[in-house]
Amino acid sequence: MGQKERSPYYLAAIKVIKKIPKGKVATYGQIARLAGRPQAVRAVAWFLHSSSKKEKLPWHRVVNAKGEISLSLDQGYFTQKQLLEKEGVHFSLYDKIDLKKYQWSK
DNA sequence: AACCTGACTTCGG
DNA sequence: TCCGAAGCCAGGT
Repeated sequence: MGQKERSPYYLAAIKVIKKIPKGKVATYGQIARLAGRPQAVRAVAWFLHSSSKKEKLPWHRVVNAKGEISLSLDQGYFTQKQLLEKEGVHFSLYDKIDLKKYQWSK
């Protein structure tokens, strides 16, 4: 019984993130919308940051609205880029992802 | 209990 | 088209 209670929104967001298929990416706004709270993008970012490890989330498949990696260079930037390239996601110059091509459409 | 921060998005100038 | 500011949510201090 040591389980900590989590909000329905947390659970919904996690569930959505886990559904992102390999080789595709989703934006924070997209996840927030699918989870039922379109304006809670910052919460989604927090969930991802705090629980990606224990929930075993495909965190690297989440990028910002511009199709860029949101991490700074001294954080997981390269790790995320490598993971995505390994799944076949192509980065253009300036490390941008073509969302029209790679964004997950439900 | 109040204030701050964060792996963001959107709108206005 | 680019940049600054506001808005929103949850957890940490």
